[in-house]
Amino acid sequence: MSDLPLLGYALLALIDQKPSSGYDLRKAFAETAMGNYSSSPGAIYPALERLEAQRLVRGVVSKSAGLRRRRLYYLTLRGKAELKKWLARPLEEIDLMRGAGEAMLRFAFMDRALGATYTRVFLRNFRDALKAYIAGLDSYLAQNATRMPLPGRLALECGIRGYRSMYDWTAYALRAYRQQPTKPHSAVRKSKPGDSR
Amino acid sequence: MSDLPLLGYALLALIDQKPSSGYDLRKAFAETAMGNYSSSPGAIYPALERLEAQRLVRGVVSKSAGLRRRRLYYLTLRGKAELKKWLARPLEEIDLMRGAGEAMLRFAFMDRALGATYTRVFLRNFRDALKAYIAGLDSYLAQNATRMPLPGRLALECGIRGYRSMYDWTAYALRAYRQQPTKPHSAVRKSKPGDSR
DNA sequence: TCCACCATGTAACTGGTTACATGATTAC
DNA sequence: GTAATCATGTAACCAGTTACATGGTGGA
Repeated sequence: MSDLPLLGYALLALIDQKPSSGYDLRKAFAETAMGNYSSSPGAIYPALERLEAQRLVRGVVSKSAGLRRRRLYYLTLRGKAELKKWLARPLEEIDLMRGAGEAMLRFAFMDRALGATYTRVFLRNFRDALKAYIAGLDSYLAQNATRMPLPGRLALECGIRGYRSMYDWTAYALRAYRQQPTKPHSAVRKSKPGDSR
Repeated sequence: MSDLPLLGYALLALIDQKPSSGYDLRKAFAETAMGNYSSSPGAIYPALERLEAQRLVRGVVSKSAGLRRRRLYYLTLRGKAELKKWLARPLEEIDLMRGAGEAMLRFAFMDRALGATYTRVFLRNFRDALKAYIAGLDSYLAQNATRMPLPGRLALECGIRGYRSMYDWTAYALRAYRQQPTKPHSAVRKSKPGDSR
């Protein structure tokens, strides 16, 4: 069973936090600062169907409280496993090459599913990968700066600065995680049908 | 005639710099630090066909120099106009919401097609848009920080830091553009058949 | 001769976009 | 009653991905 599209993992992660309907998930994308994702019904509902076809989630209609019928999705054990597998993946250089969106998404949901200790390890790996990647970009720049046109050089420098700011952020995030006591991680909590909303 | 996909504009901009074959363009994406774009033949060749169908580029086979036949693409007047229209578009907040990739792409090719003076204006607009956008993110963070889970808050802060580094970069880029004398801009130069490679 | 690279293309699949359709419930 | 919002879905379209196919050319 191969990779899911990013949206699929984002959905798994959100459903892991709380069993949700398609509408809930759309709101989550539209309202929170997770702006990156689609939130259009034409993306969410088919994606949920695909996840269900792969038995990563299961949707059950809930007619509670006089509302219109909503189909609440729950993670299956397979789904939980798939989510963890994704979160626990080693961080490759390629995860940085087109921006660190996927890495950040993983970070955002990692604590809950894998615990603070693992998250700290991830942050350190992230920091090291960024350091290496920045070094590569720097040497590319040093070798080509003179023969590059000014706007191209500046655009590259903008990218490098962006990665540098992310590198600084990893240190900041690690500090925040050190201050925060390592509480027993919540991955133990199983979401069962019944704790609706 | 509506928007092209980003890849289309990237191709127009590269072809504007130098008439190129599909292979040249693939190399440009694969080798230079423009890593963001596809470079796969299944993306480039169909995209070129679409551009040609819209009469934005014209491909002519060139059998020069004993090499295998290559189809060199040139910008048409329509293509030149479309490129400029895209480059000259006002910068909206939405151009920042999912990362500034398109804005940076425009910047990278703007000088050549619209001149240094316009590029300076663009950079100032970019700076101001970033400032406003960062202010919005900051106030969102201030209002929600306490009720956000730690990883979510940190992820948002990472994003804010990234935009801030871009803001700093605009100042840096403007300085670079001020030092550089405003030479008569190269948009005058027309690429004609004959300066092949 | 054979390999590496130049160069172009095609086909099947995938998933996301926009736009539309539908209907239930709540608040005024 | 009617407007806003909750809630789910569908269809047509579009472009990008992977994988494959093909053949020319130059150098070992």
